[in-house]
Amino acid sequence: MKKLDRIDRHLLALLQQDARLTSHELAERVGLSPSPCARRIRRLEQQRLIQRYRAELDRERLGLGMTVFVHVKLSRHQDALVEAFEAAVADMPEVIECHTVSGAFDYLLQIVSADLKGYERWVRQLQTLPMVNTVDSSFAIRAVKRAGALDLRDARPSDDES
Amino acid sequence: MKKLDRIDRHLLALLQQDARLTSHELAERVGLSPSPCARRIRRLEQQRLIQRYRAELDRERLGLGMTVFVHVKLSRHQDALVEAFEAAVADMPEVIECHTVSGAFDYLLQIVSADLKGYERWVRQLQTLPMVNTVDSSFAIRAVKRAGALDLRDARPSDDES
DNA sequence: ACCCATATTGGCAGACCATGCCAATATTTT
DNA sequence: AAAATATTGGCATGGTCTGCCAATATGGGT
Repeated sequence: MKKLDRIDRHLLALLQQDARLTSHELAERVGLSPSPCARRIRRLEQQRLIQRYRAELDRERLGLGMTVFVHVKLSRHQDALVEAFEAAVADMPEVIECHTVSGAFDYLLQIVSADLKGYERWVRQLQTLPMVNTVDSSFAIRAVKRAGALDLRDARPSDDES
Repeated sequence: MKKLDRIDRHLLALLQQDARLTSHELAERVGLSPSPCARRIRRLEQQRLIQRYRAELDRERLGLGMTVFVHVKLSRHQDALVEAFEAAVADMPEVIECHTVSGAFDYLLQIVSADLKGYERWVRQLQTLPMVNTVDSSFAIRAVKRAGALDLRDARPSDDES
């Protein structure tokens, strides 16, 4: 697999900020002509370094201004229960993000809902899962930085298949 | 401001998953013809319900597989210091997300770096800020769900200006 | 129930952008 | 230095978007 050069990194950085830039605009900014520029982008897509393109919506304007970070501990850690928990969580549309984490808790989740009522509905639903032990809610008061772009300075593609 | 109808919600949901769908493809899926479809999308953009379009990169493949959740407490909460902290954090490219939160800590941050060494560099940098009291790191072991789409069932646009 | 005002729709023409090839240039290897 | 390889830049083609039009659907008022 090829190493990323300065231009590839530049393209990724630009597309991270605005996926609607045309090949011509991108070409100007990185100092290339549109053709090789489009080609490099196609390669980045095929290498899956670019996963997908998506529209980013405004939560506040959509009336989905409530963000909650939830720490969860399970009571039993048998494989089947862990998998059931993760599958259930992945299927809940209110769950924007979920990671297993080190430390005092097993999972950290980010929940988005319209209001407290919606959040309570979700928590109730979560509590019905039998392997859930503790649920610790921390409400987001204000977003200082949201959906920041990845810092590509240290990025080096791992050699996977195509 | 107009209320969102079923088609608007459907369009937002589709574009959240794939911003590269053409007007024609979108039109088919929502049961409309391309023209009004494109028009509705333009309106959603002008209303800023669609904030922007961005390319989503693959952290693992880029060699940026380390995600850390960091709880921060400040020692002094004078306005100037709080603002200085937030400005500093917003300017750090390793910081993907930062929220003020309720509970035992003041801030919850998501950090992405290539490896532990990169993370340590960032923590050191953070510790140089004089108003920082405690820094509590929780390493992400595995992502169960990442960048989930917003659930639009309860979405109702807040009446802002255009 | 009717009619009018408004908003939305569907299709078409022109401009824009992306894709696939070509020869030409730069880079690397032997 | 010479050959092989990879990358570049430009052009023609095809697809997509944009701005208008008349036609249809929607909603309000009498």
